[in-house]
Amino acid sequence: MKKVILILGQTATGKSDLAVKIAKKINGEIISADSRQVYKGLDIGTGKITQKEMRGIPHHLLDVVNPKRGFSVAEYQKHAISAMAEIIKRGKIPIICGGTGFYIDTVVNGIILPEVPLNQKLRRQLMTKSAAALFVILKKLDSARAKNIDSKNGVRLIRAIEIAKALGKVPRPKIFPQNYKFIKTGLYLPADKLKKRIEKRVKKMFQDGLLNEIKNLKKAGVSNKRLEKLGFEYFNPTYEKVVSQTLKYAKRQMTWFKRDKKIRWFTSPSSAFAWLQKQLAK
RNA sequence: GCGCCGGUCGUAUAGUGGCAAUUACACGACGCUGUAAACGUCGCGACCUUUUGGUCUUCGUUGGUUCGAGUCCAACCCGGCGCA
Repeated sequence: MKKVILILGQTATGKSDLAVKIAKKINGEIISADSRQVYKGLDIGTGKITQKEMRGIPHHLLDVVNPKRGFSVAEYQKHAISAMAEIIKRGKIPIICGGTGFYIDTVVNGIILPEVPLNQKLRRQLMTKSAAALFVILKKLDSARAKNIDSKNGVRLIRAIEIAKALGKVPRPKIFPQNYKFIKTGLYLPADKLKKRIEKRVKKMFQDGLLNEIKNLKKAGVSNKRLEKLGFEYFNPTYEKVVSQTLKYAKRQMTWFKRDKKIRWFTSPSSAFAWLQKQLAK
C-alpha cells in the first residue's frame, strides 16, 4: 500500500508551511484540498500559498478553474485522485493539504461521485417547491438516496433529484477500492492563539491588496452575485467582518474533523513533522 | 420647559389584558455521500422533571387598576426628534 500524507486542520494553523517542509524532506508533491483555492485569481482572500513559499515544490489543484464558473466536489475528487496516482508513478509521495473536510473525505474514503452538471432549467422548476414536495419526487426517482438524505435540506434534495434524473436508475457502487494508506495529521491551535493568528492574517490580507484583487475579479467579469458565493472576503469585506466570519468558519471546520478519530492532532508543526517522518519510515 | 415617539432575552425586532414572550442575527450542540466558508436539524432566563410537565425570576424604575399587566393608569429616570 502506498503511503499518502494528509495534512488538515483549521485555517491559519500553518498547514501549507508544514506541507512544504515535509515535501522537501521526503521528496513529495502537494495536492491542495481547498474549495476556493482551485480558482484562478482568488489568492489573497483565500490565503493561497505564493510561488515563493512553495520553494519549488509542485502544487496541484490550485488555480485550475475560472472563478466565473462553479466547481464541484466530484471534479475535485477526479483531479485529486489522478494527481495522486501520477505523483506515485513518479516515485514521489503525495501530500494532501487543506481545510475543506468534505473534499478530503471524498478522496480518502473513495466515495463514488459521478459527474453530473448543473441543470438550470430543472433547478428553476424545483426551487419553487417545498422540501416535503422535493422529497416525494426524490423518493420516486431514487429511493436508495431518499433513505439517507436529510429530507428537510432543500439544497441537497435538489441536487439529488438532478443526479437521479441524469443517471436514471442505474445501480451504482458507493465506494471504489483504494490502495493508499493515508497518514492523517491535524494541526490545531487553542482558541486564543487561533484568534490572534486569524487577526494577523486578515490584517495582512488587506495590506496585500484584497480590495484590489476584488477589483480585478470584477474587471475579469466575475459578477457580484458570484463574488458573494466565493466567500465573505469577496463581498464588501471589512476587517471586523472577515475576522469574525473566519473564526466562525474555523469552528465549523473543527466539527467536521472531530468525527474522524484517526486523525493525529498536533499544536506544534515541528512535532507533527517529526511524527510524520517516523510514520513514513515504518 | 412644552409636544411627540421610544426604552423587551448579546444585538436588532414582534407583541395593546392570559406570555417565559415573536422573528432575524449572533452564540452553542449536532448532521452532512453530490454547490461544503454552502446547506440542514435542535437548543438558547434559571432550576427541577420521564412528559404535551412543574417552580421561580424577567419586558427602564417605583407604585396603582385588575382574578390576571410587557400590554392599561400615575410619577420618575434615560434616549431620539420637533418647538422653544
